[in-house]
Amino acid sequence: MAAAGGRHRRADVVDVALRVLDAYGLADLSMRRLAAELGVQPSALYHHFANKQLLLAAVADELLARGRAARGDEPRPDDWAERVAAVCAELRDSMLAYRDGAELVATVRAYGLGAAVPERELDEALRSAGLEPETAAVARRALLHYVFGHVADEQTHLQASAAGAIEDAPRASSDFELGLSLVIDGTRSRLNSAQL
Amino acid sequence: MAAAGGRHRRADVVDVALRVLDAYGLADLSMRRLAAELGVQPSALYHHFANKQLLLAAVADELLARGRAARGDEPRPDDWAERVAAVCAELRDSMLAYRDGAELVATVRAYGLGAAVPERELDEALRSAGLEPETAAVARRALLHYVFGHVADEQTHLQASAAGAIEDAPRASSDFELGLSLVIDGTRSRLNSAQL
DNA sequence: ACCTGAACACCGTTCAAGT
DNA sequence: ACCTGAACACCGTTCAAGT
Repeated sequence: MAAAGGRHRRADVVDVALRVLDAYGLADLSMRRLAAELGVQPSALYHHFANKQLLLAAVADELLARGRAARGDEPRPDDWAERVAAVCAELRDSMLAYRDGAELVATVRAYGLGAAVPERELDEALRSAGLEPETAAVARRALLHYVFGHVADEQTHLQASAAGAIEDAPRASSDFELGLSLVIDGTRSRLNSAQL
Repeated sequence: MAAAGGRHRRADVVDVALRVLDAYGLADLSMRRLAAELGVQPSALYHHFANKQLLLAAVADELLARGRAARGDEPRPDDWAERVAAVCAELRDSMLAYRDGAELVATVRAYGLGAAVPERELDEALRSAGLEPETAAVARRALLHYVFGHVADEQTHLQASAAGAIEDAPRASSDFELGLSLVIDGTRSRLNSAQL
């Protein structure tokens, strides 16, 4: 699988990086380890990416693209609130599909280097509800902070219980929807008071 | 200030760690740099803390304790929603007082090693509103994800504009309250539907 | 109780050079 | 276009030993 000694293209590097991420976690996704897994010297990676941050941005974008592809061609709901919930659920599923996915995407987004697609989709849904651009931006940020924080917590607990320890209350998947509906309901109340 | 060559107590180490954090950021708060700043060998730190995670937990707890002390003896509001807002505002102010404060506290909380005080205060306020324990827990997590995410973003942008670059829209402090009120309003709606 | 000195097994990145 | 080899300036942690 390591294809020791071959030459690679950007897409190969990203693909192997996602496998290393899923197998060993973000902390062990080092340039040196990734190079070893590719059968190549660490310095070879700098032919494909100027630095590690840009590599991680490409990995995060690929992770999100795969999550989007996994959804298939199901269209987004018409209702803005359902559309917001669907975008957040797809983002969560995408990140849950790879170990430390939430930490990766949140880090990349903090750098401002990628992972911009869910942002745009949320903005569209919130504006379609009739929110002012500034209010939509506030709601969008609150939603994303919630999703990243919640899924990062989920993955931390997944790792902790996978590494043995105590199986402390598996935390149902409905927990995600409950917290999300809090933020959506708060956003809806903002909408009503502006329209009446 | 480095008191080169002296012997130290836990509290000295934590104090200098907070100064290193504020001056150079979390990424540069290494055991080796901290030791150098204390005028001591890196291995000496392991007399005071078993590992870096536990050191960071102590630093985060001290940061929060100082934020609480800065508030003085102003009592919490009686109204639950105002109390929630006050706890979140104090948490934000505490973290904003040190560079990368939000990243530090969020990391420590993810390890489950400290920073538990704001959690308890939020839980108390939400239960006093009449929420079921499970609903209170969902709201508490949503609130904390929002606060950590928002303040981490604020500090990222503070660093970016401090390091020069463009002064892209200073992002008013009221932005924090706006997003927070979204989550609080969502929580309140949950309360009404349960009580009527 | 608090620290030194030396070591182990790592990092990200640069750069001249090779094919 | 893609990679090697060697180096630079770092990491966290352990451990025997010193005072």
